[in-house]
Amino acid sequence: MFKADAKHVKSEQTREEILDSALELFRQHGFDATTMRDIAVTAGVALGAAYYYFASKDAIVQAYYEKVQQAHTARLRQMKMDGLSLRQRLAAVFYSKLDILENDRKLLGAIFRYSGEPAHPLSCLGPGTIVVREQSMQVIADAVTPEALPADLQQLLTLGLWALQMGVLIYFIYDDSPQQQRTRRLVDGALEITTFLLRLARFPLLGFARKKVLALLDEAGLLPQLNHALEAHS
Amino acid sequence: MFKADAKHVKSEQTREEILDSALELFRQHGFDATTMRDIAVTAGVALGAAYYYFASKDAIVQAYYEKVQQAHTARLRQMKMDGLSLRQRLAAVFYSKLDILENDRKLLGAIFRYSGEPAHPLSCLGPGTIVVREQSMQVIADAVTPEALPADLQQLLTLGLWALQMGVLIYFIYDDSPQQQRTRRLVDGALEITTFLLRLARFPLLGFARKKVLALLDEAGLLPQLNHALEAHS
DNA sequence: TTGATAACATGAACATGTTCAAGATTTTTC
DNA sequence: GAAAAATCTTGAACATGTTCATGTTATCAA
Repeated sequence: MFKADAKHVKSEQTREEILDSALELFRQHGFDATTMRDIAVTAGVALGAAYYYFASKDAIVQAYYEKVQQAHTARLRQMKMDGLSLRQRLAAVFYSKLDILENDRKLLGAIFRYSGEPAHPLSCLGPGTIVVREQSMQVIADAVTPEALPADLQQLLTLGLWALQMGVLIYFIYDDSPQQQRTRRLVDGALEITTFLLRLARFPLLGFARKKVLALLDEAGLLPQLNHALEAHS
Repeated sequence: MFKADAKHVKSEQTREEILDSALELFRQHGFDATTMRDIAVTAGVALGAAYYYFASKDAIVQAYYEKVQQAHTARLRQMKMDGLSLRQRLAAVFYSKLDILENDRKLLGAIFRYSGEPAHPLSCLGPGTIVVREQSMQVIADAVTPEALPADLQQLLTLGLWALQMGVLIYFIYDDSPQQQRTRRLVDGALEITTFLLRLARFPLLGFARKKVLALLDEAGLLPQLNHALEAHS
């Protein structure tokens, strides 16, 4: 029992060693300039070992992003959101994600590399990455829930914000302003507009439009099972 | 003069030969399963020649996409749009693009491969692909222009529709319904909602919101020089 | 303890995208 | 028409992601 754990721990340590070495090298010399051999040497293992723990070079970046998502979830959990407005809560969500990713913008490119290849296990929109995607949505849903919106609006808003976050990340990667201030301002503006539109959308008069949008997304299969996720989480 | 042209033509023919061979092989065996050596052999040239005409394997797909965009532009130019509503014109734009790409959905993945790498010459959002991107926007702008919208709305709508088209293409890649009927329905629904929102946006009451959105996009540097493009075209 | 099984580790070998020095061909210059 | 320059062509060599047959070590049943 203990030995099994010890072994498990050692294995996990090796994996971490490889992951850390890889990230260090990626940050130092860039993703492309870092070879799997470099990573293996730095981690003190054989080339094959790297492939025992990670299916591919890209999978290392994916593992990094999963850690990022864990950190994001953790950071928001320990934040006191009481008394904050929806917009403030969402700003916290977006800003903290940017904070975590601040020094690794170049690594993010690998995350989107297979977005146009449904069958690839690392496609950021495919089934292979569903866990981290749902976790990412959950963070947003948690910030939206206190607003006690009608269920349909809540679903719509969460999905829209998740999409917005994806767009913001892309913008973030391309943003060469100092400290990526432009991305921050984009977030501010986008959230202002979002909350403004939300006020509009709550008008009963627009209930018809809401239904239309929701029906469209539903038919397109773009509505995730938010309810399930919410239940599983609470 | 003639000789120069003849030479130019021959060179162009070799390029076409390589491109056609590559596409044939891509369609037959898939992008990954096709090697540059296969392409060279099929085209009847040496491996190096393929690299003389195309900077990389991905660049071949980019060249294909440029041809697609040319075809899209041409197809719409020869369509009679008189008497059609904005929504009908936009439907023509979206549908014809899907028609052209119908049998090459798998190839499209390569187009998005570098979307997260600003420095890569094939980044679909980067400076290296600005020509095809502006051409793509121009097609949309041409469908919007007859509506004689206020300049700000026109800019906003064109940019939004271009983004929508990008999203539709992604959805298209993932759509495994027969003949990608779901994507067509998504286009229908999205255009219905777009025109509905457009009617809303024309309300003077919402001029303030429009200005907000436009200011945000402008500050983010996301507003292309549509005016220039329009002038250059007419 | 021992044999069997699973988990982990190794590095040579492979596949393939890409580069490049060298050569062939065509065009231009005089 | 000959030399020079530009254009095109070649395939060997390279770099590197990935695979895999072969170990090695740990776990566990008997």
